[in-house]
Amino acid sequence: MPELPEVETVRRGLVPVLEGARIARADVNRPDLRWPFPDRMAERLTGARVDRLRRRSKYILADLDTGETLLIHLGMSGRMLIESAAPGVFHHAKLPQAKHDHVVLQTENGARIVFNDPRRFGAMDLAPTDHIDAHKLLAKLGPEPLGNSFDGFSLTTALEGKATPIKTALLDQRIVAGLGNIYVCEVLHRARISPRRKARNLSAKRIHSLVPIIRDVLTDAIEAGGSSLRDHRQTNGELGYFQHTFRAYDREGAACTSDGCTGTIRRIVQSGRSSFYCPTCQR
DNA sequence: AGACGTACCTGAGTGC
DNA sequence: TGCACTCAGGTACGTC
Repeated sequence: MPELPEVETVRRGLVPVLEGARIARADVNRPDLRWPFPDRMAERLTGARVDRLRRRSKYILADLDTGETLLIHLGMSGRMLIESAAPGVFHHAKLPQAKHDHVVLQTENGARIVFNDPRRFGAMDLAPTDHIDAHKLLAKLGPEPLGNSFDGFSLTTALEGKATPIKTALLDQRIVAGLGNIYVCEVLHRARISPRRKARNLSAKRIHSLVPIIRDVLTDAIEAGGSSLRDHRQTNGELGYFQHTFRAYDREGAACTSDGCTGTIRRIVQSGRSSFYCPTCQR
């Protein structure tokens, strides 16, 4: 489920306990998530210090002092939870979620960071920091929506001639990296653009208008700690609360809240994903 | 090259 | 209660 705001929320939660900390112990409880873990992952993590925690699109990147970067993707249901270690004090019964605790990192200063992912669409990999941008999973990503290289001109170029619906285009991580189903629905609603409209048929003016809306939606969502529908939790286990601000996503049958609009939110399916929109004000 | 469907996996919710 | 079914925030990959 995590899109850019949820991943950024997780990253910010991890920074205080992980950045600058040394990994004293790594428990890898299964051989794979979506793909096999890299060879000897636990050994390569043990003793490493995390110099910096970055985010690229929906990936968290932990630069290690070993010259490698730990790449983390949360997939649909991944969580990173921080527990304070209480070694030898009290070993209580496993919490229900513990069933899917696949990787556990313990820092020298006594924090436990648990990667839990029931659906196992998540991923972890280790690769040289120097060439991390060339990593297979990162190489084709488009611009960061909150970064400087993302603007109306670059988006116009990226959408040029595209026969695909704008909904599908904005989900394409090569066009802009980090949006997912929720935030594309929210962006298009705020922009009053129909998700069904072909990308190539949008005027330059409307494409330019998308840029600040994308930034606003993502920024608002990050401030709210992301959206918690089912799985997303912040690193302290708390819910995000941006879902209370949804104007379109998951609001089928509800009244449209756009100024002066009396329409009703509809749900359609595009490339196999639900799109929520108001046919009255989104054209 | 680009568009589309399929696959990966578990769990929550719904209707019978 | 139980069972069958649908749906879910992502994305790589095969096929056309």
